[in-house]
Amino acid sequence: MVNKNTESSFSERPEKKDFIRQIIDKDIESGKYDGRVHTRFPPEPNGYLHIGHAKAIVVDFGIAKDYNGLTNLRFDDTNPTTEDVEYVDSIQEDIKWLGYDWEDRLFYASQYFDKFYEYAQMLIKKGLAYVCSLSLEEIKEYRGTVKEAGKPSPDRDRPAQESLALLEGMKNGDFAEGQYTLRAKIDMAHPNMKMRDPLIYRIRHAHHHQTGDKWHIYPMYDFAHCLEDSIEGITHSLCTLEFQNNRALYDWFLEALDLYHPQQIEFARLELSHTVTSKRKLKELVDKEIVDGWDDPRMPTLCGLRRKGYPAEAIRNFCEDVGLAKRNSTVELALLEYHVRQVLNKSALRMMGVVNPLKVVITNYPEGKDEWLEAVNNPERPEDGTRLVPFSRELYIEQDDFMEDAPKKFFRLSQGREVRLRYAYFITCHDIIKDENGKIIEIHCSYDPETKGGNAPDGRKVKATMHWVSAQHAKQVEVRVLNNLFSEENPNKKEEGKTFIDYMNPNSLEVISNCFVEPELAKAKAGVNYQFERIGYFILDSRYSSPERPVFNRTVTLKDAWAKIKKK
RNA sequence: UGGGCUGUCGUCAAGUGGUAAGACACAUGGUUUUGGUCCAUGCAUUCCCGGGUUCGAAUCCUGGCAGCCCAGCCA
Repeated sequence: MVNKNTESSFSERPEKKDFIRQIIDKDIESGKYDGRVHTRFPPEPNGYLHIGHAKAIVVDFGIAKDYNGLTNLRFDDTNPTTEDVEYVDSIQEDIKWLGYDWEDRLFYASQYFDKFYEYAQMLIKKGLAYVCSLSLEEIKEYRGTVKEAGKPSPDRDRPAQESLALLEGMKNGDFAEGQYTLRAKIDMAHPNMKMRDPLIYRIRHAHHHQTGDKWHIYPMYDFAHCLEDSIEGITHSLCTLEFQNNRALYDWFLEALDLYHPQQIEFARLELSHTVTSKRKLKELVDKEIVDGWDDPRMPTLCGLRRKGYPAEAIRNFCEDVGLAKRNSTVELALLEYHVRQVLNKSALRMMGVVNPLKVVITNYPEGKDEWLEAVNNPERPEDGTRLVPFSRELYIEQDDFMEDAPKKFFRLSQGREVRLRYAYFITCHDIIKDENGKIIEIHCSYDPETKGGNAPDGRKVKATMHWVSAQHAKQVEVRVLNNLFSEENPNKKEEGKTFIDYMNPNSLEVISNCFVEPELAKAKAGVNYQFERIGYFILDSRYSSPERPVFNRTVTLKDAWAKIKKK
């Protein structure tokens, strides 16, 4: 749990422990694994990490850290046809960014291929594995169904010597892909489908990103994974729920080979509302150029969220807050956004920027004059100090901050009404200038010189304080307003004739090019979050922004009470 | 003719036989030079449903129901 109040973290209220930590507590008490805790994060390098992986990373690294244990990063690279070094690089970058360190424990499943081969030979010698000549279709047919027992392969009783020789041939590339497989001899009538003589090796004449062309056979997940864990001395092998059926196999291989036996524990994967995390769907968005890459700021990938301006700390806090259980669940995006705002509220510098400008002329302010007024950089952190913002006769305010026929609950600027321009003056609107179509193009106001800095000496109050920028001093920038990629809460839901693409939000990206920001923001630094006061948090886009032409991504809005009132 | 897992507030989630934590969301008030933050208050007489055991059940037993996963030479 994340403590809202940092003071209270000193109190010794007992932390609620999730079921995995409860298991580990018992293991430590009983002396299992000599009190060690050693986990691993084992991604297959076949795609970019996303918010769902973030939970696994926080669980794997976080739990080990809680027990002064260790965590390995291990690439589970047993299928060369889907993998690429592009991914092994991006995965490392994303884990580091998230704030975790595997130190010198970076491993590859492929570095154990020789050992795996020896273990396979041992299995054959023990009569627990055989080379099978059934085709893909036949294997499927022989496996039976969920309700009917399978039948044994005709090769099931192939003599060990023969299997050994055939396996050697497979390894040497003597056979075509699909011609033979190595299978574990378990039980073709087993109620758990995973146990019906599962494959151990398949032939793949493929180039591997780590081992090159050395191998013509590659091990299957179920055979490899338990061995990887065992070799590395993992104590608790944490994975997601869909591997529950695989645990029997995990245990079977380790028992059959009489090896050190880590404990596999499954937990529910993280699903987020209004987004998709399936690799296939994410890839489709990239391939169809619906987004501009894996790091498009609307994507739930870690690189996308980073580009959008989500702080790593917020993602970590979110994952911890979501909790750990065995129940399939979908967390609302609102919780993630809450944590983003929570972190950014404390850290982001406040600035003034007008996204949808409306020109204001202060008719009683001298032409050609300007004043530099002091503004607070972050009220949550006084040590961030103050800066100067220029004020002059012509300004921009937000279009939403002016309304001609304002309802009662609208507190902002309207004809005859007085408001405060933050850190500047009280102004009152007198005239509205419209074009021939009746569109408001400019408003005329007067200011009260006595209210400099924003305080009225006579103590009179205003109902609104608004942000603004001086027209002649402002920097024109582009703002990319990022909204949910999907308008549907659950884009994975299945409806007649619809795919997840049909649930996309047509307005997930709005590019606004004529925005104006205060001079200080013209110096905005890459990778730094800023709050545009009263609007939201923004960050320079790492792809499209340049010093001449800054481009800001909207990370998240501020909560907006007026928007709610307006809806009613 | 199956096996594994799971059902507690809109969404997550504690609870492990002693009388339903917490967070987000939502609502209402207070503070405020951000309709932000912050603060306060409210928000499950009831835990998928039925039966049973017990002084006492979300927790134990029993019978249902619902959802997710498994029939890749993917992980």
